[in-house]
Amino acid sequence: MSAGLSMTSYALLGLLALDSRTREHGLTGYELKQRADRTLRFYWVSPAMSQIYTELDRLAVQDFVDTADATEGRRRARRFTINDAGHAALLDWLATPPDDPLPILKHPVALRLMLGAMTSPESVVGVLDDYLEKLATRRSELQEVRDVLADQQELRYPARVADWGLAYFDSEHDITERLRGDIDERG
Amino acid sequence: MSAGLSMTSYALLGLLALDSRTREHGLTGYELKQRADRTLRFYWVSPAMSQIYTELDRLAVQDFVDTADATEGRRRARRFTINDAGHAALLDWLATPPDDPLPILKHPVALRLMLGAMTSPESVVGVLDDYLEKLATRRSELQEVRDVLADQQELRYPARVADWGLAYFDSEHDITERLRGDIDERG
DNA sequence: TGTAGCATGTAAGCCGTTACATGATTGA
DNA sequence: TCAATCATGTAACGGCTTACATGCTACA
Repeated sequence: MSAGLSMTSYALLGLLALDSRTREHGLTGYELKQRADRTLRFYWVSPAMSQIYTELDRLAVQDFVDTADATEGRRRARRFTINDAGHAALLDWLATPPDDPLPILKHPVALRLMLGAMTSPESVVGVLDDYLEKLATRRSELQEVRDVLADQQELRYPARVADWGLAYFDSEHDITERLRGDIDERG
Repeated sequence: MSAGLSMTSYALLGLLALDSRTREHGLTGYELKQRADRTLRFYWVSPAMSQIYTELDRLAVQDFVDTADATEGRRRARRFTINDAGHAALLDWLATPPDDPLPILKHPVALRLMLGAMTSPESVVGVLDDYLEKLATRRSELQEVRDVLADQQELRYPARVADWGLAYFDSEHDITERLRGDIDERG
C-alpha cells in the first residue's frame, strides 16, 4: 500500500523516528521545525511552520504519529510521537527500491553565470565573491551541527550526512574559486 | 521597476537571449524545452512543456518577447524572439545585487542515508551504488553538452557552467565512494 | 499503417510559501 | 513593560507537475 506520502512527510517522520531513539515525550511542531532547521535544511528543505503543522496533521490522519496534549496551565501544546505504524511506513519506504529522482539542484549563481557574457567580468566576480561568503557562513553553521553530533554511535548516520554536506560545501568553494580565477584571467 | 518575473522566467528569457546571438529566427516552445533539457536541467529545472508555454505567454504579455507565426502548411508553430525590452529586463535582473537564495539542494539519497540506522548497511550501500550509477549517466550526458560547446568564444560562460556541473558530479562521486567505504567498514 | 517526433495547449491538483492572526511565558 | 521566544493555526496564492486532448509530418 505504501501510503503515498510526500518526501517531505517521510523526512519529518524520519526526524520523529530519530528523536524517538533518544527522547521519550515526543516533539511539538515548533521543536520539529527546529530539528529541520538544523538538519534537513542542508540537503532537503526546511518547511515553513505552517507546512510542518499541515504535515503533522496529515501524519496523524494516517495514524503514523500519536498526538499527546501537553498543555501546561493555559499554554497550549501538542506533542507528536511516531508510533508502530509510522515506523513500519518508514521502513517500508526505506525498503522500496528507490527510483526517486536524482538530487535537484537549484543554483541561482549558476543561472547568473550562464549569462555572464551579458554583463562585465567584474560583476560576475562580484556575484561569485558574494556566493563564497554565504557559502562560508553556511558551512560553519553545518560544522556546528556536526560538532554536536560528535561521535554518538546512535547518530552515526546523521553525522555522515553532515559530513557529506561539509564536503559538498568545500567542493563548491573550490569550484567557485577556480572559476573566479579563470574569469579574472580570461574575462 | 524590475518586473517581478520568477527565476525560471529569467532562465528561459536567458536561453532566448543566448539563442539570439547565434540564430535569427527564434525558438518554438518545443525547441526551448530542448534547450532547457540540455542546460538548465543540470542546475535549475527543466520545466514541463505546459510550463514552458505558460512562461512564454507571460513573457509575451510583459512584451519581453516577440511572437512570430511560423505555421507552415497546416502545421502550426510560433517562434519566440527576445526583444529589446526583454534584453533590458534581463540586464536589469543581472545587475540587481542578488540576495537570491543560496542553492537549494533536494537530495533524496542524503535523506535515506540519514535514516540508515533503521535498515541494514547492505541496503544503504545498495542505495549509494544505485546513486553512483545514475550519477555516472548524468555526468556523461553533461559531458556531451560540454563537448558541443567546445571552445566557442561566444559560449564561454555556458561552458563554464557546464564545467561547474561536471566538477560537482565528480565531487559527488568521490564523496559517495568514500561514504560507501566507511559504511562497509564500520556499518 | 503505424509509431515517433513536432507542436500546442487546458485542467486539476500538490507542495510549499508569505501574510495574517492569536495568545502564553520568560527575561531584560 | 516590552521584546523575544514558544506554540498553533488559517487564507491566499505561486510554481510546477501530471494527465489529458489535439493534430501534423516523417519515416520504417
